[in-house]
Amino acid sequence: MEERKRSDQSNPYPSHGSGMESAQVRGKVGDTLEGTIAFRVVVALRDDIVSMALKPGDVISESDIAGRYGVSRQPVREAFIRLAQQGLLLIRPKRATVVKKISPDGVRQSRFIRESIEVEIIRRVASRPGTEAAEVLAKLILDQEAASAANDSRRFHKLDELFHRTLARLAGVEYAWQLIDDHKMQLDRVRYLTLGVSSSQRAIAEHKQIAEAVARADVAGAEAAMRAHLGRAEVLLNQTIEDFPDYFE
Amino acid sequence: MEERKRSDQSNPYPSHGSGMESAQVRGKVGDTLEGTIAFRVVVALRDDIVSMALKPGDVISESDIAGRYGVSRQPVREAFIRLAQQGLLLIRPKRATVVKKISPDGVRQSRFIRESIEVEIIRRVASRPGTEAAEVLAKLILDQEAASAANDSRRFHKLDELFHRTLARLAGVEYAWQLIDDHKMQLDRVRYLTLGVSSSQRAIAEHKQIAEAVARADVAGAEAAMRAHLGRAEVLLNQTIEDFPDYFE
DNA sequence: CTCTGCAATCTTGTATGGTAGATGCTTCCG
DNA sequence: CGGAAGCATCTACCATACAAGATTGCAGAG
Repeated sequence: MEERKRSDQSNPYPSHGSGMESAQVRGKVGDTLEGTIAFRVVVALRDDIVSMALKPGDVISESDIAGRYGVSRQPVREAFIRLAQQGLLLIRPKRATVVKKISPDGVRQSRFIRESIEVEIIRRVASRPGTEAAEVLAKLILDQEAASAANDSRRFHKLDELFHRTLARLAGVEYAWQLIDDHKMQLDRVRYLTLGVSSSQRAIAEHKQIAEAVARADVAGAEAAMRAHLGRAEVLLNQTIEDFPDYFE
Repeated sequence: MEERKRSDQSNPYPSHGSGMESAQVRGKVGDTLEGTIAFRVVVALRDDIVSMALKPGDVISESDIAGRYGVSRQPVREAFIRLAQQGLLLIRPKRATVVKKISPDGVRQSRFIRESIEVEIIRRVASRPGTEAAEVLAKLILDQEAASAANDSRRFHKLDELFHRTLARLAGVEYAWQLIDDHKMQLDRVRYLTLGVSSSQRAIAEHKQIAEAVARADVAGAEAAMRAHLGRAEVLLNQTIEDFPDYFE
């Protein structure tokens, strides 16, 4: 069940959605509203949307969801507000609330944002040849190969995400990753439509190129490898738009 | 009264807070919840926070604000949720809600994010010597000089923002600017503490350098000028932390 | 004098009823 | 047969009441 844990507010400072996972101690987590009904509804709905159980264009309503989860309308309403701000729902006052369709241009700009930040991150990491970086990255790639060999695509996806977040941590801007993570939700919906063909082999090869460039402090090489790695998402998007035109604007 | 207009949801796709201003027609704005009480409370509170009328660390409560605005607790509560997701409030369940203190590290990472994106933007713009760009930027700089001469710091601040957002538009990633704008709120609080010493002269000079590099399609030069321009915020932050330690974590 | 525990009173979270706007169908008139 | 007015029925928005955790201060026991 995995239980994606998000703080959803009290986000450690500038970002919005947040996304600290893999439950370390992380300061004190005590001050958040994880135990509330509204929070549970947010998590459930977000998972349903990202996993495409709720499809873009589907109309839902406060009473509808409230009844389905056996709770009152109030926490559902608050969940709607949060998800609307995260760009997953569209609240049309007095009319209805619909699962937002995916905006191709929006996804492209999310990719632009991600590439901008990750390029800057990889530059920082590669320009400081820290001994820790090489080891950690190498180990992660080994894990990815194991997951790929075992055909565990879910685990591979998590490791892929961890690889990128680790780079952010090494650059000292882990919160910046939370931002990328929020925007990645949009792309994750696309990714979910094309599951199985993830071609993890190629991704692993690209990760190796990035890690090797970092190890030899090759800034330009690392940047090029990262751009190539992220650039592949573009063709994925275009293909998906053709296959599922109804889910896009 | 200026009336900062934000969509606050139904944001055109990936971003969160949004921030389309300067009220053009802008597609159709019809489907938003601008007329609601909750929305008015959001706007009022955000202005109070950014303008430091509500200071970091101040404790507020739903009933408190509800009484102050003569409305019920419900819309206030929803406003709190939105502002908490934007990183301006911290809701501590069953305890209280406080105006979030400014996190120095958070501000630095916001700056990192902004620099990453704006550098990528300026590269795009400079690598395409579009004839429109040079004219528009030159005109904006003229306006800035006028505002500076008239000592109208408020207008200058808006023109400064418009300069950067125009670059985003020229690069075809205007939504990316909304993201920067959200994060800029944090830095704007800092800026408000040091009003008047904005040294608009230097900012204008830097804008000129950027615009000129763009005009001659000098990618590297434009990037360097942009980095220098944005880098100045760092010293501003450090100075402010010393002057107002209570407002920071 | 110090510490423990209870109770008043804060806070936010949840439930529910009522209101106004938007939609779509029916019905009535031309 | 075609079109417009009216009404049933959706929706999200708002107000209010209640519930439950957290805090504070005071009182009483040691």
